[in-house]
Amino acid sequence: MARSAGGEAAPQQAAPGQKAPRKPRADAARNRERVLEAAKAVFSAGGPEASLEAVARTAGVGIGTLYRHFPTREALFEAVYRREVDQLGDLAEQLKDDAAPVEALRRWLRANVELVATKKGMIAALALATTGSSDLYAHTFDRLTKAIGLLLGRAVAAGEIRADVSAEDILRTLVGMCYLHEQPGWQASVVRLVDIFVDGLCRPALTR
Amino acid sequence: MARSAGGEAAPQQAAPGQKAPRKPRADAARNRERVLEAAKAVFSAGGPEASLEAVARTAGVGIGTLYRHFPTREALFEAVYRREVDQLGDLAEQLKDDAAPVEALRRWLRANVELVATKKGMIAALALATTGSSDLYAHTFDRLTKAIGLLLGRAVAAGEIRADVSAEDILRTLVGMCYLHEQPGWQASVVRLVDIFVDGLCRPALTR
DNA sequence: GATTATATGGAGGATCCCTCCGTTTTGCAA
DNA sequence: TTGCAAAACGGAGGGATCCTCCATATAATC
Repeated sequence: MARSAGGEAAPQQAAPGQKAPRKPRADAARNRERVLEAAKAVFSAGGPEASLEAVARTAGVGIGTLYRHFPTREALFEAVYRREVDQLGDLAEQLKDDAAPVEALRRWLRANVELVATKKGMIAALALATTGSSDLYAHTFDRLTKAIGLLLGRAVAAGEIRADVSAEDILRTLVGMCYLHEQPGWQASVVRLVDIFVDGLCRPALTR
Repeated sequence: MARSAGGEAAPQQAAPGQKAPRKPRADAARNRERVLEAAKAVFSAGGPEASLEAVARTAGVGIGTLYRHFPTREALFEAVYRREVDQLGDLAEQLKDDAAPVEALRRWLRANVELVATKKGMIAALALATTGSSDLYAHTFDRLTKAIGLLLGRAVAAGEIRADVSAEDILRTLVGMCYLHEQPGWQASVVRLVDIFVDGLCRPALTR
């Protein structure tokens, strides 16, 4: 399977027990990154059935290299998807410090909508990816829930948003809203819905 | 596999202006039906990437025949999907006369869950199909909404179900519930949710 | 039965999938 | 720096799939 070859600055763990593994090669990491970038572009444009050879070509890498890093098409999907999700997580981290609480949440939600919009072709691919691997699904759910929780908690703590909504509720709402991403004009509609939803969050719970 | 030959009685419209079009050939209709049946089976088992040549083989038909009836993979998906949706519509029609109002609705909803379960492989294919064609989506939404409306209206009229829920609400709920069809044990969970939901429908609206 | 529009099936060129292996690059030690 | 071996690279190639094209077969009509 796809070993997580440390893309980030290699932590350089010294395996205490046995052998000292050689430091991972630089070109390997570089090429892995290139393939991921190319895959994102190619799948976005051509949908999930796009040719893997086209991906390798775009990445400027031999087909063999692609297959060594990602033994199956699904593995490649999964890696691209994980990356995308992680970036959303990072964005939350960033917005937490940058913007006013409610505004931060609003922006993050909009970024999600945008992602669905730009990566039209990817979406179908992702559907396939999540169908295959359920810990990918778990990871996604976890990461996004935490991202929302981060922004939501801050806004609640600041008293700017009602307290009776969970991060899961918001995630589900978002996913549900985007589920209709086939019909024309959906994006404007969803952005509007998101805004309304955020506005609604700002009011205290109605009497019930 | 002896298919009952004449599906619908051919309407035989006489084009008034120009030429009298010849009656469509019987083998064409028969083969088309065979291919659809085979496609359902093959895609269910092998997912959306299954070989079209395998479909043709299963149908006992040449590959050329398959391509004439369905010029693209998507066209085939779409046809299979439409058929499935129409069958759900027909089921509603049937349940309307057969069972007690609430029970009829409950059964129809469960049939939906079952369809998602059995046709696991198909689901991904359908995601692709709906992504491609938006009038397919419209047709689906329309047909299913009407099916629910049929069963719902009867139950409401009989005073067995609260009146402040729309068919769209129910469809959305159902879709949302099935959206999680990746994790293990989802089906039991969704069936339970559906039952609870139907139970809930039977109570009058809570004070608000 | 003859005619003809229509449907059929499968050969075949192009493409894609994925494995295998000889060559090249990189990290490490001397 | 130089040398060496582990690790990564690239792409050839066998097999499978896609989809077109057309000679042949067949149903509908005369």
